Amino acid sequence: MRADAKKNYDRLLTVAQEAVTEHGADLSLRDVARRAEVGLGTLYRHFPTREALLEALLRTSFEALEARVAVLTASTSSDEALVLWLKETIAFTHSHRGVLGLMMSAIEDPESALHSSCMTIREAGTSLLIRAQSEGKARQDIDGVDLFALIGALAWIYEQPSASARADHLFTVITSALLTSC
Amino acid sequence: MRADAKKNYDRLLTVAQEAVTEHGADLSLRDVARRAEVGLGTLYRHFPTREALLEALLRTSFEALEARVAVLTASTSSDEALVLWLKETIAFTHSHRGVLGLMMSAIEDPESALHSSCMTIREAGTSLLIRAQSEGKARQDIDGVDLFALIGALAWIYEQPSASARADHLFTVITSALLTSC
DNA sequence: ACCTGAACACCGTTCAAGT
DNA sequence: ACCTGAACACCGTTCAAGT
Repeated sequence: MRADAKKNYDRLLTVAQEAVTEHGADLSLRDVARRAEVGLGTLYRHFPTREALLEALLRTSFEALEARVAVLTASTSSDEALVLWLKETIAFTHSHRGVLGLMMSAIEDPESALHSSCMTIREAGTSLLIRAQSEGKARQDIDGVDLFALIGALAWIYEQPSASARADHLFTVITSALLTSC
Repeated sequence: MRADAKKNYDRLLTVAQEAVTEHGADLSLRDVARRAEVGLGTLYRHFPTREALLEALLRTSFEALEARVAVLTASTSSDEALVLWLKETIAFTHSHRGVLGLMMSAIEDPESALHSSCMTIREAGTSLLIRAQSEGKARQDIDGVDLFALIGALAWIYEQPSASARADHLFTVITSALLTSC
């Protein structure tokens, strides 16, 4: 990448980060270009779709969540690892409003720039789930697809201001439903 | 209301119904006016906000769900009544994509045209929940606010095409977490 | 190679002017 | 009383023209 292109690219990501924090996944792309003092076409050249921009922005977070799987697996009991990882994953989505709706569609669409990141996250969750199931700590009738949808549902709850006081409680209710407590 | 105004009002509602079916809660108001062959100002005169339009559109559904409480209470066991009502409520939201996000904000905003409808629905759920709790059929650490948020979360899941195959299953997982089965 | 911004096709919302 | 549509301030996306 040419030096000036690289500068624009970095600038766009920096500004986009701020914009996502403020407005979530439906940030205005026009506004990003404006705030980065870059032509609109430049933004589209570097990030042909909204998903591509978000992917560049979130990749490191996704990788971090994936890396947590190995750490948690090595250090923590299977049920606790699953719950901790869910908590961390949802905490991440909480600071990126609306991203989970996009991820939920992206996972069905191999063309989406977010597709592989979504698969990564879903598989990360799946491996923690299977481990817990193999020890009889999680219910058997749940799979990775279910888990991914439940993450989305919980993230949705955390996004609602009117539910924020109860969100942690609902997290407990739902995750404990995944674990075999009886 | 003058006869011509009434005609426009009805026309707008009819067209809006179609548009909501197609596009959910973020239907284009401009498009509604266009398809109703009515000036944009006329739409805004009758429905000053998007919420006002949806309220007019959904009022009868809300009332029907409220009325179901009495029927279910009289005819069905407390736990079954709760689950049935949840299923019906979520089935309703399923055909009105995104409405629950609006309802979730409206319940915090007394100025919203949807506010009282949301309260009605939340209270309907609450009364079924309390009945089940009083018979020891539902867990005690859940309240109407939790229930409303869970309805939203489940509705969200049903809205995601990638989860549709598992949505009924997840409904069972979550609702059974509300019931005291142990 | 890369950047720019006008152009196009959309929005929501308001309000002066009309009947 | 009620209706209309232009006007304003926004979008996303594309692409001809420039360096």
